[in-house]
Amino acid sequence: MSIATVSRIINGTAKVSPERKDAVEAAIAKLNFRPNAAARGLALGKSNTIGVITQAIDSPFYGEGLRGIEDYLQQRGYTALFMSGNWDEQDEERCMAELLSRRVDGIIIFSGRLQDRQLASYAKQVPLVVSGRSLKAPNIFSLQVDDERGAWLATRHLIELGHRRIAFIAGILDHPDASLRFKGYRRALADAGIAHDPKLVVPGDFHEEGGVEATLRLLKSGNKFSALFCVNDQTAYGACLALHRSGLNCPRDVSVVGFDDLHSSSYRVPPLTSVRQSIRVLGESSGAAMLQMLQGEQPDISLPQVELIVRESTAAPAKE
Amino acid sequence: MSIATVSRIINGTAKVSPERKDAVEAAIAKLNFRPNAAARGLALGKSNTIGVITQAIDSPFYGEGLRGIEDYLQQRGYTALFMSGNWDEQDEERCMAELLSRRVDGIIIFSGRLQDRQLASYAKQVPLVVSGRSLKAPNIFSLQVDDERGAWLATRHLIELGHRRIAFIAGILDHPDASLRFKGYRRALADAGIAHDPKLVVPGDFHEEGGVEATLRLLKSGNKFSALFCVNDQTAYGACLALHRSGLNCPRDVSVVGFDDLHSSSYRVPPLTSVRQSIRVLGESSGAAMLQMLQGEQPDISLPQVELIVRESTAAPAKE
DNA sequence: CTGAAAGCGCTTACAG
DNA sequence: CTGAAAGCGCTTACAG
Repeated sequence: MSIATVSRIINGTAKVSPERKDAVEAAIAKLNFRPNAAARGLALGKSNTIGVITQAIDSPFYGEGLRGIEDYLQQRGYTALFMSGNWDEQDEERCMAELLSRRVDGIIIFSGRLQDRQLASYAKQVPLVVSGRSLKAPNIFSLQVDDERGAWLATRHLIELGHRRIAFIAGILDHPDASLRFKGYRRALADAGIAHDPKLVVPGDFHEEGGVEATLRLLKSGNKFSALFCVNDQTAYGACLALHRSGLNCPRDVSVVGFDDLHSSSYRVPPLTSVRQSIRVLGESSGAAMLQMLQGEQPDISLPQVELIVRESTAAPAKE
Repeated sequence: MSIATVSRIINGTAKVSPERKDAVEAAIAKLNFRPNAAARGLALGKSNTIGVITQAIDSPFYGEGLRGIEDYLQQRGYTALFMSGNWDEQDEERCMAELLSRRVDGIIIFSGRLQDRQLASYAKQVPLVVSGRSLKAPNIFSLQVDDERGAWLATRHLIELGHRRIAFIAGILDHPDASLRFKGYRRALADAGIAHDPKLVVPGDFHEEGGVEATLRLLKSGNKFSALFCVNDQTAYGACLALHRSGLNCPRDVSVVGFDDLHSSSYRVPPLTSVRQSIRVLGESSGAAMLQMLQGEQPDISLPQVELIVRESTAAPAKE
């Protein structure tokens, strides 16, 4: 019996007599044989692997997205190869190089620092799905969460509660998510006829530590505020801690709202009001879009709307 | 010029005349050529890839460990291939099969449900590093955090603060980490001459939700307690929320200590007292042990001691 | 239904 | 220093 026949049996790629089939299957089980995926990939010209560049494999934010990608792809015969870009252009290029050399069938990129120009160039070699930016280019599909609307919802919620002095802790300056959220914040203020006070906007770093420092700075500045909209949940965690350290209570003294609705946000004390953008769905959608591209189709995926999840970190301002 | 020469130039595997070298490098740059890793792996019989089975790619606990592995391996020319086992034996077997078919050079397994017997059998095909259990078998190296000592430290801390009625929220029953931590808890009580009250021990699920429910059950049972030792930080988060919902304050009414010292624990309100076992180091150590095994050496890696990080969720019991 | 052969893209003795 | 050849483990026309 030839190896060609064995190949055909394993892949069910041709009719084979039952006896042979049984014999081969018995041998496979006995010898614990597993086809070599690399050899298979070589012969077929495809690896059944999708590279995924996330900024940190242990990011609480992107984590659920990775899970979404993994589940989606795995059920369809693909496996995901995850790499951390570390918010660093060089590192991301290293990841791309590695992924390309492994001949992944496509690459999904969560955010990151690669220039649009560079992405467009990589897209000549492999289909790309990018999230966190809107980029139109051949062989690239981009999926963008509606950051501006989310920020608008969050800020409007605070306004409806009666807040007028609403501070904003931003992310890193040149980060697209951060600027869109900032925009939504200002638009909500404008819509309510509230003047935007630049003194109430301070930079953060998307992490807890930045939230702590920004809040302390805000408190020390003497500029009054009764509510705090944070660019993301991690920043909000830091803000809450800073308030606590300063003897202030959330939400009695200051209301806080975050963005992302991390899983752990509903278990904070108090549970955090936040804007939910299902990052798991983002992951699944990225996977779906990629498989569509691999099929030669134009992806027709869109993300669910962001929504505000009101919990206990926001309340009407104290009467003064 | 032959492809053999190109191969030698790329790998620096033989002396080549400078002109040729320059010419080839120019061509590589021009054509954006990248050697096909699959073909290379086929020819060499090694993939330079280490499979990693974690239970959930988005686990806040194991996340830092994945990062540790990734960094360690990447700096040494290896890449990590992550897969989620989902705390499910079938899924883990699926991961193993996939990894073996990709001919990874070794596999690192964080915890999981695979039987020791099965691991020993897989180890005949590929070197294994396992964490979260102590297993002695050929071609397997296991790395075990000192759960019992950590639990002992946590419980003793509570005792030293003056607590006598200390409840324990356990994890899933048959989970080894959980039983070792339970053991450490009882030993600390015994060492202090405090009788162990089984009514103060309730099961959880290693997640926030389990912590909420367990705490509520404990509260409703009417069995008094002034402190709560939780099998892990996520459980402690849930416990804190349940206390809050019940109108109780941590640490004034009930002290809470966790285990793992997740990054976000230091940003809780109040910051959580917890047992630190650097999971990042666990990751790096796993990578190091694996590379040693690949070199044919017997790994000589050991983990740093666990330590108690005292923060603000623990205090002396209220005078009654 | 099945086998021999060529090819996927690389590496490495083996000869020059 | 360099090329031709064989081989890594698979798949798939091409012939039977």
